[in-house]
Amino acid sequence: MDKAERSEGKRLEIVKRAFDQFYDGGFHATGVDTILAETGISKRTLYKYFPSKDDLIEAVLDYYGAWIVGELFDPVASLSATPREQILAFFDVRRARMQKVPNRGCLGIKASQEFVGKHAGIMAHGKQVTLRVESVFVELCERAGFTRPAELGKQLNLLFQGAMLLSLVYGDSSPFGSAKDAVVALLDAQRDGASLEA
Amino acid sequence: MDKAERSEGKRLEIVKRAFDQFYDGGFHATGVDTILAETGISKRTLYKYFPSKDDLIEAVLDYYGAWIVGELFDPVASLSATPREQILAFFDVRRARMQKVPNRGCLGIKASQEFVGKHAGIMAHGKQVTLRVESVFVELCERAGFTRPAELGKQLNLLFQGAMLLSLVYGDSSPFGSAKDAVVALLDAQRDGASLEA
DNA sequence: CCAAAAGTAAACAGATCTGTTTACTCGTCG
DNA sequence: CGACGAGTAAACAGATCTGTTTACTTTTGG
Repeated sequence: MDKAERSEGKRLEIVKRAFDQFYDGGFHATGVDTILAETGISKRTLYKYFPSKDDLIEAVLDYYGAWIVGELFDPVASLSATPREQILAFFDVRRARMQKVPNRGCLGIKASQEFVGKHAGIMAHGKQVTLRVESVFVELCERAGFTRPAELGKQLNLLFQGAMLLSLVYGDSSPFGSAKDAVVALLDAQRDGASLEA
Repeated sequence: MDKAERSEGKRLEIVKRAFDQFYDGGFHATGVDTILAETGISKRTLYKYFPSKDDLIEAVLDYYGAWIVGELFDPVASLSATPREQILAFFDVRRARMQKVPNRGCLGIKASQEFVGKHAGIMAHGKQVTLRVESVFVELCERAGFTRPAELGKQLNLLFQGAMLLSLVYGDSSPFGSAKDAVVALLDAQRDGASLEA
């Protein structure tokens, strides 16, 4: 392990731990002392890699954005089913997951909610997280051969993010059921459009 | 104005001001000093009516929940159009509104995001806000005579809340356009169901 | 083996937060 | 008039927050 790797290892360790704490506790409510507690990492090291807590938050959002795409879509990508079945399976998998581990929503949206009108940099990084996820929905719709994949992908993202939030608010996974029913109707509507054009 | 009225007037004044500040700045990021600044209200009075900041937050959520229903649905209820047109107009009105004033999302969802896993009382009040809005969507679908109004109403709420959040994240009203397109498809699908039953 | 780099631990500064207390003002009602 | 209820203003207590500094330890490369 050379120097650069070691340093980056420490930096990554901080980001991962900060992610856990921010995700569970929120950004404003989680202090840097809480992040470092029981880790053996000193505050000085944190402020060496990140000039301020806001910089750390932006790094955590970048880390989360890169991680969440695989976390969301790998389980259905390896499903070897038709694209339509993969999209429907996506909502089932999400629903099942949130019944096992408590749902805290999307960290990008959480950040945007907490910093809207107050910190443009963090807003930009939060936006990137959501755009990444949206773009994968659109790609999935393209590969599935739907007419107007950009619009359909955005609508799937809308239903997914809405279901995430409402299931958090309700403390119950049923919004994913409503979302899936809506997705079925939307996919059927697009298929009708395709057959009309064919 | 008798004694009780005057007191309740003061209480309401605090709640209204707190709503403005919380809505714009978030719950954790807004201190009670900020709420009282430039109002001439003293901290002692605030803590007379509300034993703690958390109690104030719950009162603000109740106030918001009662207010937001009219704010959202009165503009379309007075439209004297078919229920289908009213539902579509709802999304147009919301889009137009957020182009005028900066969108901060739903306060109930904001509260749930900030206090999930940490304060059950606030979570319950936040949930009530969202349930109120959802129930009006369902009522609207019932009056419109759709088959399965409960499911459709929940889906409309899902699309609305998703569009609110994403338009906040993106800083742009286009998610309301995607949501409206999805709503058109969903309403058409339900109408097909209705005509099949007729 | 030794010097530089990297890290821990802990005190510290200064700001800010919730909530309490003290002292004063003012309008109302008997 | 006089007492009381409601309110303002401001100091205060104690906790917590971000960020800095000082002193010491560990690791690593030549």
